[in-house]
Amino acid sequence: MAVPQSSNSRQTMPAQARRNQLILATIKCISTKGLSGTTMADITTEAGLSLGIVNLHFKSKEKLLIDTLRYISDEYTSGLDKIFNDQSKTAQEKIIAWVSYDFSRKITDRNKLAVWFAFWGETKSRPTYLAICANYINELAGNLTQLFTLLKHEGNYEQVNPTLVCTCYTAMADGLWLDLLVTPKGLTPTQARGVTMHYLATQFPDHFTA
Amino acid sequence: MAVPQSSNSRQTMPAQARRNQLILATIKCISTKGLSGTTMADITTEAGLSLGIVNLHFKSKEKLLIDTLRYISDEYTSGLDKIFNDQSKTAQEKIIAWVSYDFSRKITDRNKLAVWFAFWGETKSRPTYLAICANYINELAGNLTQLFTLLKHEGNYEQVNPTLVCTCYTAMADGLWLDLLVTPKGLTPTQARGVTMHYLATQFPDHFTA
DNA sequence: ACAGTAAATGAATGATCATTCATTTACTTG
DNA sequence: CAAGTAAATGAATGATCATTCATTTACTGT
Repeated sequence: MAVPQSSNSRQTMPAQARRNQLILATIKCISTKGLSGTTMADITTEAGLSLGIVNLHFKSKEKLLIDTLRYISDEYTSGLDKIFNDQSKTAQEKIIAWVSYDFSRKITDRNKLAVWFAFWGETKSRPTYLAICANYINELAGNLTQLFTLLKHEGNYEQVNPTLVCTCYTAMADGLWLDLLVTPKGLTPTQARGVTMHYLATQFPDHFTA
Repeated sequence: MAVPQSSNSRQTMPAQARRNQLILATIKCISTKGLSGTTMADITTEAGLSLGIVNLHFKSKEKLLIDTLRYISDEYTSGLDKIFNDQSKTAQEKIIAWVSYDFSRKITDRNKLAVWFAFWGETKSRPTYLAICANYINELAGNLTQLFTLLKHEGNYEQVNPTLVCTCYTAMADGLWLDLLVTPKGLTPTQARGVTMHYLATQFPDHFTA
């Protein structure tokens, strides 16, 4: 990791910065070695630090993993919250910004996608992982449904079911992220974004184009 | 696992039957303990057999895991191939059968879904896992696209893009499966099927209803 | 019924890995 | 600058786990 190296052989940093550094190293390791293949030695080597550092800043490996999930989860949620609460945007603009965000470089980074799906794959056996995401999942679904409801009334789309559209969009995004992760030679993020816009255009033809 | 217990304390079975028994035990273990949490002892205990049995029938744990992925992958593919090659069905009927199959009990079994996503989560770091699925993924996408193309011409749906519809449907199915796995209290399989039918109805309104 | 073969067992082995903690190094404050 | 505190190190420890293989048990054919 790119840490400014001082002339001293041993570095000292405020605890919070070290924690972030270790979380970033963990993301990289999970991406390249898998969740089950990532060892403490891998993480600390990736971070350029000593073996004992993880138990100093996190109490255990498990806690580091949980904080890593929380990190990418918070990052994702806060980006969408910013869009949702932006007073200067119309509902239509917010939806477009939401979709663009979902398929932006920051979110479709394969290292982060690998972390997401590594944790989803363990969710059934580790309820803790799900608990971290459960709240934000419901909040985001509520917000997106609200935007679709607004657009429905603005555009007199009598037949549109906002809850259904939200479910459908969310599932599609999840599936497209999986696709971006496992077959990077297939769709590009921009094309994936196009797929979802194609769907939204079927629901709100006066507001979106495929 | 429910194995008919003979009066003898020690059982003997043809190799192929034992292999299947061990694969089923592996599916159960991955579902309840996660991929990283599943040990040889877990698997053999679940199967009611001794510790050494895995290395007798598979050469290693890794080979057992790979054969487990191949097992559920083959099971899924063969079901869809049967539908696709059924001469008695029209394109419309095949698509309906395809969707029904995707959200049938057999496929939405949470134990199997857990195995799917456990492996997807490790795909980036273990190319072997992807290699097992790569062939069938392309074949199925080709078949489904073909069905959409047939329906497009049958129904004079000038504006429909079959490749896009296939991508969109596939992503949606993946996302809905993830949903069925992680939030079983949310959508039911039947509701998930309804979501995809809603989408197909936007593309082929004369053939499908939401 | 006996010999020969295939299947199954599980204690022992050795490798891997998370965690600990005594020691060292760097920063801070008065 | 000296004493005290916080951060960092990495060798040692002990637990976990996949794999091995000598032994036991069951099946098959003659």
